[in-house]
Formats: sequence, C-alpha cells, structure tokens
Amino acid sequence: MRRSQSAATVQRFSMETFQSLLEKKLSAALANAGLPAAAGELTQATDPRFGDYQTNAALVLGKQCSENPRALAEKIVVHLSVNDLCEPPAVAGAGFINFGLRPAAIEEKALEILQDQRLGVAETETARRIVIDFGSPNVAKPMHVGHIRSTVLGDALARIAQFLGHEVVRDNHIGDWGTQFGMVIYGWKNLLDREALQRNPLAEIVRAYKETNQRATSDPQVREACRQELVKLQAGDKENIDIWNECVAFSMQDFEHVYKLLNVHYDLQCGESFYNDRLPGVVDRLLKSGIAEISEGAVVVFFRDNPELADKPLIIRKRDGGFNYATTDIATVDYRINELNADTIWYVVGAPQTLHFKQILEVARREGYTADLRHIIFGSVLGEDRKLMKTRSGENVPLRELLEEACRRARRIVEEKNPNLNEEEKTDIAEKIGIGAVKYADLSQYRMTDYIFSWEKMLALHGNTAPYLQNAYVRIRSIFRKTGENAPQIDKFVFGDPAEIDLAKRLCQFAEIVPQVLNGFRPNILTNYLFELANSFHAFYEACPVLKSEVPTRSSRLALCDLTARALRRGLGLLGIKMPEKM
RNA sequence: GCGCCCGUAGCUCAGCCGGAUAGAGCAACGGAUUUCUAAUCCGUGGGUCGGGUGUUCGAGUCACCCCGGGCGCGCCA
Repeated sequence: MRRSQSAATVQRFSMETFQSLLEKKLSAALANAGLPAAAGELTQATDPRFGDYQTNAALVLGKQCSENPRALAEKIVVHLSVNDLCEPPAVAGAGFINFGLRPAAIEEKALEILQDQRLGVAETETARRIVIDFGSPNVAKPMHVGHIRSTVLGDALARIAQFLGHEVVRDNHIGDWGTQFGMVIYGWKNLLDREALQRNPLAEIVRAYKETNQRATSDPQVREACRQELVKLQAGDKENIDIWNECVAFSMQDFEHVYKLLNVHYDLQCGESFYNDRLPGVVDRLLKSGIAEISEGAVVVFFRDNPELADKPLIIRKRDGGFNYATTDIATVDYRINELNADTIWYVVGAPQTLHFKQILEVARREGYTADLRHIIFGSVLGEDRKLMKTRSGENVPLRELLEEACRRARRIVEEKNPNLNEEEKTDIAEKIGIGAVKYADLSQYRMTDYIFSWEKMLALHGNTAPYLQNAYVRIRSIFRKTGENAPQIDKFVFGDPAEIDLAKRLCQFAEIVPQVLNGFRPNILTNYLFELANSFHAFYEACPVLKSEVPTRSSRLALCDLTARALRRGLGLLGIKMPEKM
C-alpha cells in the first residue's frame, strides 16, 4: 500500500520526477499493447551502462503469461512514446527495457527544480497524523549513547514525514515512573550530598541511586526500605512526590541541554507518569472484553492462537496489584489514538524490545484499533571492541560528554585546516561538524545492524561522512563569496561537459529519493544519495571551472552550484544536520 | 528449550517488494594541484555474498536445515 504512494502523490503537482513520468508512459504503452497495466517496476538504472532508468515489466509479464520476455519487451517498446524525455528505449539482457535521458530533458527538468523551493519533492496526497515516539530517556539517569539512535533516527523521520506533508506529533515518552524510584528516593533521603547536588544535580542523584542499588543488593533491609518508599510514592505521599518532582525537573534540564546540542525538539513530553491514572481502567477494560484474564493472581494477556507469542504472556497487573510498563504502553496507545487522533504511531525503540512491542501491537489489534502501529527497530551502538559501548570503567557513556567530545575533535580539525577563522566562527563550525558527524554516522548505516562508533571514521573528510558533504557545500559557498554575486536568474541551463549532465541528473533524483526513506524507514537511502551527489559535485568542480568560464556557461554553472548547495543543505537538514558556511 | 536480528573485499559498510558482470569508503599502490577551499579528483589490485539443500527463466535477496555472533523470553523498564 505504502509503496505505491510516491507514484500517486506526484500527480497533483505540475512537476513530476522522471521516474513518475516514465512510469505513466510505461503504463500507457502496456495498455496500448493490450497488456496488464501493473506489471513490474520502473527504477533508476542499476548501472550507468543501462542508461538512466530501467524496467523489468517484460520479465514479470513474461512470467505471468509464459511468453518470451524479450519479445514482449520489443512489443512494449513499439508502444512507448518517450521521445520528449529519452533516446529510443533499448531492449537488453533477459528482457529489460532501458531508458536514457536526453540532455535537453535534463536541462529542462533541472530548471524546473531550480525554480522550486521543494526541489521537486511532492507533498503526499494521503497525509497521515503520525505520533512518533522516540528518545525516551529515563529520569534520574543521564542520557547515554544508548539514546542516541532513537533520538537521531526519530528526529530525522519526523523531519522527513513533515516535509512530505504529514502531520507529525513528536512525543517523548520519558521513563519517569517505575520501581527504580524506590531506590532514587531512598538515596535522596539517606545518601544525598547537598553540596554536590548544587554543583551537578543529576550526577549526584545518580550517585546516590547507584549507592542505594549496591546496598540494596546486599542488605535486605535497605531493599525493603526502598520498596516502602515506592509504595508511598505510588500512594501519593507528599514528601516523596516532591522529591520525585525535583528529580524529574533536574533530569529534564539535562535532557534539554542535550536536545539543544542535537537540535531536537518535541511537541509533547508525556512520560510514563502521565498515564498513571488511566492504568486501572485499561486493566478493567481488557478483563471485561476477555482479552486479559487472571492467572496466578496477576492479570495477564495470553496469545494462544499466535504461534510466535503462544508461550509469551503479557502481564498487565502484577500479583501485588502494581502495574508495569506494558500497562502504560497500552494506555499510551489509547491516548494517542483517541485523544491525539493519531492514525499512525511509530515507535523508534531498540531491537531488544521487539517482543514487547509485538505484544503491545497485538493487544491493540485485539482491541479493534486499526491505526498503523509500527515498531521501528534499530541495532546497538558498539565500541571499537565490538561490545556495547561503555567507558573504560564499564559505565554508560553520557551522551552530553560524547557530543561535547565530538565538538572538541571537530574544532581541532577546523583549527588545523583553517586557522584564520575567528573564535566565534570556530565554535559554531565545530559544533555543526561535530554534531553532524555523530548524527550522520548513525543515520548512514542501515538501522537494523549494530554499528561501531569510531571518531576517526565519522569525522573523516573522505568517504560517506557528514564533513565530506559539508565540505562540498562550503566549496560552493566559497564560490559565491568570491564573486559576491547571488545565484543567477537563468532561463536555460547549458550543459556541455559530461560532469554537468551527471550532476544535473543527480539533482533530478532528489525528489525520487526523499519519499523512499519512509518506505522502510531508512534514512541511509538519503545519506547514500547525498554522498553520491557530493561525489558528482566534486567531479564537476574538478572538470568545470565556474567563475572563469564564458557567459552562458558561467551562469548555468553558477546556477548548478546553487542548486547543488540547496539540495545538500535540504538533504542534510532533513536528517537534522546543519551546514556551516565555511570550514 | 523457544523466538527475533545479524553474517557481503584485510577493516567499516551499501545492496528496498528476487532481476543484467555484487558496489562504496578506509587501508595498499600509481597519478593529478603555482586552486573557484588538495578539506579534492582520476586510476589499479582485492569476493565460492558463513555453509548446504531447495523454489525458478533468474537467488546476496525467498523457503528449509546447519554453523557462528548478538539480543529477548510471567510479575524490571
């Protein structure tokens, strides 16, 4: 369903991608040839030798009607009228049809994109209301590397969905409730160092919590005391609620600092505690509807008819009457669908919680919800030793420190490469490069695989990195600084050099790539594209002098530079990465 | 025990619903610059896609089995 969206959505606009135009022409040709319309696909060519676009329609049809694919392809080609866009299509291989764009068509399309703020990217016709659940740090714990993927990936998906015309609600499902608060409060009451709290509140809360945790493991009395504190908190004891509130506030300060560095914002921060008073209702309802039942004193949902979940029950009320995070998550589904009017919810949460979300989504289905709920899974961040990334002492790496380290390292490089910049510029550039590098390294990898965190690789100026893309942009800005001119108004591109054509073709693909990202939630498709775009630009930059060229060529090249800069900037912007003007 | 994810060049990774001779970057080697930022570009070498069986015109991609790694599985979140 979702897949066909990109083709459909483009129609509303006067500007269409080559892919969309050719798809239509192919459909028409199939119809005229008396063949089924929806056959195969038309994609960017897998190899430049095969031209710019290709279709395997004849292969698919050949299979369906058991006819010779090559003969079918010849038949289709006869009915294709694509002369306005392409050289005559060629049948090749087992029955592929290859399309090579005519330079004139590329010049025209590039001009259309040049004049479009959206670089040719169509808005969706089927706008959804999407709640994106991402980030979700825990109160009384500093954000650490474990939160980076969810935060960066969720933010990028939100930006892209929004750009494509969806209504997006970014919701931070903060872990601000749960059994750990028994220990947090015990630590606060018994082990807190007030001076240290003033100096660095969160660090001190964490220290007291950890010490409590240690004592509790060896001392049953401490354990019991913590349990009592938790009971009091849950019963609404004023003192404990006050302490809890303070811990939440201190933690939020830490989160906000990180979000500012990351340039991430939320529309909503409904933490777990937000749902507390809804939990009894959830359990009652599920019991009443027969979805849940009582088992060994707890309220449990069984999935007996689902082979995968048959032996994995879901507890929604513990024997002691307490609720757990499954209950909260079900209440959250209710809230998002019924009160936020979401028709789509994306959970950007790590792979270890796969089973949990299968259960939650299944409960929602049994409750009759038809909203599109998806767990967007991602792998872990590993250190260079291939194990979960930790500090030398085995602790989680605080995200704040990691980001500050990124900026420090970026600054060192900036100072080495461009010592003439003033302090303010250096700081600004280092932040854009450092944070950008961290984000890009994460987004450029297929989200499902674990990824190995490497400063050297993410900050490298070669290869598929943020600094490489930023550098391409900066080189363009440098050209415009040098001339003092703005991007020229042109009414025609003139391409003479193959590098110009290649770059222009890449720019035409921007609008084809961006919508694909949401089809599988793969920002790495966009990073790959941007990397190739930067490659094409650098090749163009080597081959084609801009400022020294003669008049129609000069303004055409300037415009091409400007368009490239806009695509790079927009592309990285969709990933939440900023562009420096110099570096 | 059951389930999920991963295994592609020396290293780090792309490769969407099966499609043409599996691609990048790093590293190695060889070239290019008195520059619009060399912060770059061009080229060379490098692969039984963990192993096997099967499905079909066609398998890195799908199915089944095995090996290796990671993660998860009633009262934590």
